[in-house]
Amino acid sequence: PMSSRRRHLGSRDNPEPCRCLGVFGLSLYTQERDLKEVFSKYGPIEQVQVVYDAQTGRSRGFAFVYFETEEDAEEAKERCNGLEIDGRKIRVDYSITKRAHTPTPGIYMGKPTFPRYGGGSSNYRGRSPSPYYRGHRYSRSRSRSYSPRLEERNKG
DNA sequence: GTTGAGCGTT
Repeated sequence: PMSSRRRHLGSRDNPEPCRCLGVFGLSLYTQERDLKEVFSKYGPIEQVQVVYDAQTGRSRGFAFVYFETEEDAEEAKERCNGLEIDGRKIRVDYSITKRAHTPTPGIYMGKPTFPRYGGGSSNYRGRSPSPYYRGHRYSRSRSRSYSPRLEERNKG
């Protein structure tokens, strides 16, 4: 007789409350520091982990935010869920996964979530798959997407 | 400066 409402949490439909939040639907240009500025408004954050693609080096469109307290994570989840960053509607929930998997040797065993260059397009044959592979200019200070001063720049 | 469903392997 199970009269309690205890659900077997663990699925992504019913994530159990934890200090780790999963942020999905991110823009490819939203970086950790952007998320930290947003989420840190609701509590101290341990770490922000944006998941990057091991092949292209770009963001996979989701990240994980570690709060120090579970209550802050809950508030941030409610607050930031549906928030728009870089023109993208983000979705925030408790992370169903704990952390990154074991640092297995070899290559990325996950599924590619983004079309790669040189796969079917003959236009990119011989070209670099990503700026990481060449000495392309890759500024770290590209965080000009989420900045309040941008809004002031647009107004005239 | 690419859509986009999506839970992570630095």
